[in-house]
Amino acid sequence: MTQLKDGQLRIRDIAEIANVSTGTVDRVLHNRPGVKPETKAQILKILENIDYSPNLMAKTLASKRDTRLVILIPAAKDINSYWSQPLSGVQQAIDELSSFRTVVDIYTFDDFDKDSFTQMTNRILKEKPDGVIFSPVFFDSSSSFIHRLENFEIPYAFIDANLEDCSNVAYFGQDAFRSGYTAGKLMSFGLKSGSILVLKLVNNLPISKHVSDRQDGFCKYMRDNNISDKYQIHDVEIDLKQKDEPYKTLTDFFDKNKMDGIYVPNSKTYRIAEFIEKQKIHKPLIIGYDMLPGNIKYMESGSITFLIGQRPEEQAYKAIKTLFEHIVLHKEVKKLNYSSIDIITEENIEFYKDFKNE
Amino acid sequence: MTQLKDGQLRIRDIAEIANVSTGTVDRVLHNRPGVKPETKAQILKILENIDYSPNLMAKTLASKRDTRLVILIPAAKDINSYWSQPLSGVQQAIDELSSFRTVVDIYTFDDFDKDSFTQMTNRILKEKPDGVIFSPVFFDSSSSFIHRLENFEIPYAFIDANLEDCSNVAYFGQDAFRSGYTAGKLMSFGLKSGSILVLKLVNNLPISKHVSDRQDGFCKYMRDNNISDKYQIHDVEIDLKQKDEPYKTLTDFFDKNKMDGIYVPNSKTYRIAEFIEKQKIHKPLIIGYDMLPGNIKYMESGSITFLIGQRPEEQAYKAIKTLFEHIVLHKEVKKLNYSSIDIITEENIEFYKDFKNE
DNA sequence: ATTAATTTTGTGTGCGCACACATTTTTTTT
DNA sequence: AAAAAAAATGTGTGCGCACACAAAATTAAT
Repeated sequence: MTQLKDGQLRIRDIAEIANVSTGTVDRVLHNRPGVKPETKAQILKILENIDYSPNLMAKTLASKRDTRLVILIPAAKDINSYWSQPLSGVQQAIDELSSFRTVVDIYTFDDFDKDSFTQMTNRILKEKPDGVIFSPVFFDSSSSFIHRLENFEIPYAFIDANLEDCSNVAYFGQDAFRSGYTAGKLMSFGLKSGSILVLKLVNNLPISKHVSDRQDGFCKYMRDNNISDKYQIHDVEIDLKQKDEPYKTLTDFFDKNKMDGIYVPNSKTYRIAEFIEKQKIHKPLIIGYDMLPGNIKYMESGSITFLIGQRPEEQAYKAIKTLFEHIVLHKEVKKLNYSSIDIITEENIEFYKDFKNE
Repeated sequence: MTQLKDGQLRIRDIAEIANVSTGTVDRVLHNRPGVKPETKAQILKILENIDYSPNLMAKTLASKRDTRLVILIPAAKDINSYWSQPLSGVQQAIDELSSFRTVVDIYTFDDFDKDSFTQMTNRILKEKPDGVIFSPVFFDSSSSFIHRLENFEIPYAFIDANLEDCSNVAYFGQDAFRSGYTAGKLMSFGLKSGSILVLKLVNNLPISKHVSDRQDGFCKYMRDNNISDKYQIHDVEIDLKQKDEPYKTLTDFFDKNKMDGIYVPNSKTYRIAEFIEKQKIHKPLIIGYDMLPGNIKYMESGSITFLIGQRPEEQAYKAIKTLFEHIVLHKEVKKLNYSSIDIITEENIEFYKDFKNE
């Protein structure tokens, strides 16, 4: 009838201290109306001093309402799509949170189609979820979405891409510039001089900020270390949606040039590796991004030397878990969460594959 | 009064199906005595078909008994001790599991003193915990410990080092051989030929299996890639406990030899980096292990080029969580859990520091 | 056959909280 | 001043489970 043995106070204990009933304490805790201001103030004061935290088990068990989270990400079009990667992390979060009366709905959009994004944001807002995680790839639509979320007081977190000066609960993703910087290090470490191709293979123009930040980081490394003059850097951009690409441009380019290194600042790296393997040309050092099946294949066959990884599953998993902790547990959460910049080679790659099965 | 909306069956539902009371189902579920064999068989059959999983919240809330886990690891003697690293992961696990009426006690021993290990295992067995995590560094004492744990039917998990053919619930740690193999790749990638020193700086002899496995992996890479003839590999072993070491041996060695690369197959890497920075000699490429403060310092000052990381916090965290899941949630868990072989450089190191604060 | 001992089964309470509902107190209206 | 309305506070129930205890059914002993 008194306190718990471990010193953890219950609502009943607070009520006793304040000389009120548990119902009144409950009202204050949940900011429900119908409490005399003085009483409320008194209870709040007690609450401050004792640092009450509700019993998560009892809370979940007694609660009738589900917490509904939404994650909005680009659709994974095929196995070699970057966005197929976070899904296992989402699933893991779903499994873990199901015990806590929390459901996670996955909404997808076409990342080449701004309208599909906007449409989905409208559908999500109609659902009035308790929290939203999304990748703000389209600046304008995202801004509008954010404003409406804030009007409804729906907390949100970013994944993959970040927007500055927002009231997002958290961001999970990589520092694109630094990942490029690291790639620069790796390139120069293995290749003391020569010609380098920065190859942007993209599905939609213009080049996304991610990709250009990576390139900037890559070049900055060379400048910071005063080795820019050791390399001839070529810059090629290919829209994979165009007919006969990337073969047309690549054939053309490699007819005229011999490359010692190639840096592909996105996950389409396997496309150039495939091309190089087919040619009877000097094999350049290739550095790219992400552990897609295609990239893994060409890493294992030796064409790709380094892949920069960023644990997309972990990003999604942590984003969901963190938003949950913020909303349900009222925990303080860290806003800026940079993923590690994993350097993956043929030799250590198998130890990065496991994350997906956890 | 009927089923739950989400199709999840409760004890009461099972009782209804079996035409018995909840008490009887409870006895079967917990394998408590006092149930007529036929009744038990019938309920077990139903249980098989419906795949019952108890409501974790209600279970925890109603349970009176705490689950007690123990983790036994070497004491962290100073800030540059490897074993100070997992502690934050242990703490995180403690925090998370406290909601589930699960406590984790940390027991430490002196990893140069087998007796201190044995003593602790005795103390732990007296406590009769529900599960134990430990690092089986001393083979004989560990074997005996395992036998006694199995007699008491106490499940256990390994961390850092693994023992084959054991009934451990799980193992969390790195593949030492492959980490050395990866180090070999990095060394040869940046250093196409020259003289390499494999430097074992240890506090106690003989050299641990970990360290020799790493060295084996390192050399194997050179052989596998037919580049052994490009390098003159020197092998030096220094006991740091001896007077004037490592300076004496190192001074002696570097008076006679000039090294292009140094591979230190353990976390004492900062000791050689410190030595090298003080000398006015040619700066070799240094590859070592673990993100200890000392190593970070010399990485940031440019003396150490690569550190192989293994996320010790994550290892400890996951080991505890997994043992909990096995014991309390009766989940199937993966037995062999290799950590990633993280390649850390000056450029990406900051993104590996965060794990400790999570 | 009756009672006692034993096995087997059933029932009730509480874990801490959310939330619906009941009661009391205060304020407003007539 | 009494009645009605509103505000403030209190009480009770159930979430699903563990576990102590009560009751019934069976078996053993007299």
